[in-house]
Amino acid sequence: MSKGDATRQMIVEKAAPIFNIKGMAATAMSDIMEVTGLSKGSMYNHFQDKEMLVSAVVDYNLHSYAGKIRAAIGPEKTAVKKLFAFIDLLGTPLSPIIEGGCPVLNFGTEADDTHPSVATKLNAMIELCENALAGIIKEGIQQKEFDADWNYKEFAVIMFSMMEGGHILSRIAGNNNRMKLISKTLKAMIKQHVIQ
Amino acid sequence: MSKGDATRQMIVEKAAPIFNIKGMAATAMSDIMEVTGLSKGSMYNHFQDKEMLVSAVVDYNLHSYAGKIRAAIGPEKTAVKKLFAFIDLLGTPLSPIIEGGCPVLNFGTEADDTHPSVATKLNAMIELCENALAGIIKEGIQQKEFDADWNYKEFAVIMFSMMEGGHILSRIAGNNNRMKLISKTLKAMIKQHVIQ
Amino acid sequence: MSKGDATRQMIVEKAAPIFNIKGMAATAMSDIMEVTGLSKGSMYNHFQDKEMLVSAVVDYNLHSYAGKIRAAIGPEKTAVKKLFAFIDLLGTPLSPIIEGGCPVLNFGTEADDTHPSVATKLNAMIELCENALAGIIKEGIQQKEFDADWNYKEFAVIMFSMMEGGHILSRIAGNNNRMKLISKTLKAMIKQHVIQ
Amino acid sequence: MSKGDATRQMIVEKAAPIFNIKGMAATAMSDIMEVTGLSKGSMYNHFQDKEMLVSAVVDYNLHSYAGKIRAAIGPEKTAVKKLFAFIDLLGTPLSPIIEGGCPVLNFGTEADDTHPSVATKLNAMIELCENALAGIIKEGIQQKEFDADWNYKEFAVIMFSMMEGGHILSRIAGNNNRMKLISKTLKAMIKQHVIQ
DNA sequence: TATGAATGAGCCTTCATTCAT
DNA sequence: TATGAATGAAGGCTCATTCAT
Repeated sequence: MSKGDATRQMIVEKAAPIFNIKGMAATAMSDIMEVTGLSKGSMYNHFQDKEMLVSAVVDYNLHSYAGKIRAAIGPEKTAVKKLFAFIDLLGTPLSPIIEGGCPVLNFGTEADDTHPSVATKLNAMIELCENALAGIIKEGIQQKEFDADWNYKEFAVIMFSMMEGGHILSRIAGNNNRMKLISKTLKAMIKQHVIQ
Repeated sequence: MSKGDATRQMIVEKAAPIFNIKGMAATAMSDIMEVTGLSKGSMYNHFQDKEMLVSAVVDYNLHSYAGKIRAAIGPEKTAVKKLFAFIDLLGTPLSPIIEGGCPVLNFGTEADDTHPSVATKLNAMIELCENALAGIIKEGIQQKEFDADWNYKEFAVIMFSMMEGGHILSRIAGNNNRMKLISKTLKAMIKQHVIQ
Repeated sequence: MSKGDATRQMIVEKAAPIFNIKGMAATAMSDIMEVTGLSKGSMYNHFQDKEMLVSAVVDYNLHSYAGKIRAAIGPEKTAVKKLFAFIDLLGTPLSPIIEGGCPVLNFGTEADDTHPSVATKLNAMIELCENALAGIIKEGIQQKEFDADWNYKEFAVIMFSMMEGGHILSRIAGNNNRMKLISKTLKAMIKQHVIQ
Repeated sequence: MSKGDATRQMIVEKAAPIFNIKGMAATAMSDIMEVTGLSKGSMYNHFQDKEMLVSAVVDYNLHSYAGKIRAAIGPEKTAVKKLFAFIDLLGTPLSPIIEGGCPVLNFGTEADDTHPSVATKLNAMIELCENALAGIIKEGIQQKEFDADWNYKEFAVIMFSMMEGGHILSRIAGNNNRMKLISKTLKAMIKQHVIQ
C-alpha cells in the first residue's frame, strides 16, 4: 500500500466513528482534521469533497460491522450456534460492536429522505445480513438441524427487523433491557425449529 | 389564543416536518424562516434559540404521531381490531402518518449519543406506545378475547421493536415489502392467542 | 409629576448605572428593558431612540455625581474642610459614589472621538468641578483661611486632573492605593496655603 | 517570519487604532475586515475569536505606546531632560502619540468592571510607567542631579496620575490647555529638586 | 503528497427600531 | 401610555472548499 493509500485509509478509520456517532451533517471536516492530525489541504488531496469522505466512511463502517459479525459467526460449527452467536454479538446495543451503534440505523434515518446513494449502500447491507441469516438456516435445514418446512427467508427478515428495532430503542432508552428480551424471544423461536 | 401563541404554534407546525425529514443538525433556522414566511427576528421572539425550537418540534411530532395512532385505534371495538388497526396504520412506512416517518427513529439516532434531553422525550414515547399495546391486550384478556396466559407485556415490546425496525428498514429500501411481512407475521402471532 | 414623566424618570434611574458600568455601545436596549421591567414599545414611547436615552442617562449620572459632591461639601463650614471633604469623598474609587465610578471618565473615553455631544456635556461637568474647587479656595482666601497669592485657578485644574487620573488608575489596579497617596499629597499641598 | 505571522501582525497593526478609538464593544470584526482587506474566514484563521484579537490589540497598543515613550526618553542624557522629554511627548493629547490617545485610559474605563484580563495588562503598563519614572529620578539622585531626600517613588505615582487625568480631560475638552498647565506644573515641581 | 492561508457563503443570534392593538 | 409581535440589518463565528507553495 502506497503512502497515499495509507493516509487515506487512516483518515477513513479515524473519521468513521465520528460520523457514526454525530451524524453526517453534524460532523465537520474540521472534526476529521483534528482527529487525524492532518491539514485541510491533505484531507482534500485524498477526498474530493465531504460527500466523498462520507461515502468512504459509510462503506468502512458497514464493512467493519459486517466483518465483526462474520468473525463471530464463522468459527461456530452448527447453524443454531451461528444464529445464537449473531444474537449475542448484537445483544448489547449500549456497548455496540462499533462506536455509535449500528451504522445502518445511524446513517439510515439521515439518508432515507435526502441521500439516496447512501441509502442504496445501506440497503445492500440489510440484504446482506438477511441473506446471511437465511443462508445459515438453509444450511441448517440441509444438515437436518432444522425442520425443513421452516419459512426461513421470512424469519430472516423478521429477525433482522426485530433486532434493529430493539437496537435503536435500547440505545434511546439507555439500557439493554429490550434487547435482552428480544434475544430471549428469538432464541426461543429458533429452538422451536430445531430437530432433536 | 393570543397572536403570539398562534404564531408560535404555526412555527412549530411548519417546522416539525422539516426537522423530521432533514434532521436537527441539517435543518437551519433559515429553512424555518422560509417555510413560515417570518423574519429571523420574529423566530427568536418565540424561541430563545434553536434548541428550544427543536424541543418544541420534537414534542409536536411525538404528540402528533401519538394522536394519529390514538385516532385510528380509538373507534375500534375489540382488542384484536385495535391491534390490527395499529399494525395497518403503520404498515406503509413510505407513506407514513407524518412526513418523514417515525420521529422516534428520526430523532433517536441523532439524539442517542448527543442530545440526552431529546432522548428522554423519545423514550417516554416508546414506553407510551408499548404500554398502550399492552393495555389493549390486557383489556382483551379481561374481555375473554385472548387467552389468559399470554405474556402480553413482552409481546408489546417485541411487537413495537419489530415494527420500528421494519419501519426504518423499509424506508431505507424504498419499499414497504418488509413491513408487509412484519404486519402479516404480527397478525398471525396475535391470532394464535384469540379464543374462538 | 405625570405618570409618563415618572416612568421616564424610572427608566433613566435604572439605566444610568448600567451604561456607566458597561459603556454606551455594550449596553443594549434589552438590558434596560430587563432592568426596568418595561416592554420595548414603552421604552420607545419615552425615548425616541437609544441616543436620546444615552443623553438622558449621561445627564442623570453627571447630575447625580455632582449632587453627591455638593451634599458632601455643603455642610462643611471652612474652605479647608470643604476641600478635604471633596478629597475624602472621591478617595475610594473602588467603592465609588455612583456605581461604575466617575461618569466623566467612563463616558469620556468612549465619547472623545465619536460622540461630540456627549463630550460637550462632560466638559461642562469638568468645568463645573474645577470652578467649584476654585470658588471654594477663592472664598477661603477672602475669609483669610488661605494666603492671597495662591494661584487657586491653576490649583483647581491640577487637583481635579490628579484625582481623575488617580481614580481610573486605581480602578484598573483594583485597589485604592494610588488614590490614598494622591489624597495625602493634595491635602499637604492645601495645608501649605493655610494661614495659621 | 512566515506568511501567517505576517498577516497576523498586519491585522493587529491595522486593528489597533480602531479598537483604541472606538472601543472594544463598538468595534466590529467587520470593521477589521474592511481595514485589513481580509475575509471573515481569514481573520478567524488567525484569531480564535474577537476576544483573542482584542487581547493582541491591547498588547500591541500598550507595547507601541511604551515604545514611543522609550524612544523619546532614551536619547536624553540627563534625568531632568528625560523627565521633560516624557512630559513633552505626552503634552498634546489632541495629537497623541498613538491614534485615539492613551490606551490605558481607553481600554481601562471599558475593562475595569467587565474585562479583568485586560485590566491586568493595563495595570502592568501603569506600573511600568511609574517604575520608569521612578528609575529615572533615582538615577538622577545617584548622579547628583536631584537632591537625595526627594520621595521619588511617590512623585512618580503622582506625576503619572496627573498626566493621565490631564490627558483624558484635555481630550474631552477638545484642547490641550489643561495638559499645558500640568506640564508646566510638573516641570516646576521637578526643578525644585534639581541641585544647581 | 502535504501544508496552511485565504475565501465567502451560510449559520445562529442580537440589535435597534416600528407599529398595530 | 403600554404592549409585544414583527422586522431586517448586523454581529460573531463556522463551514466546506481552493490554491500557491
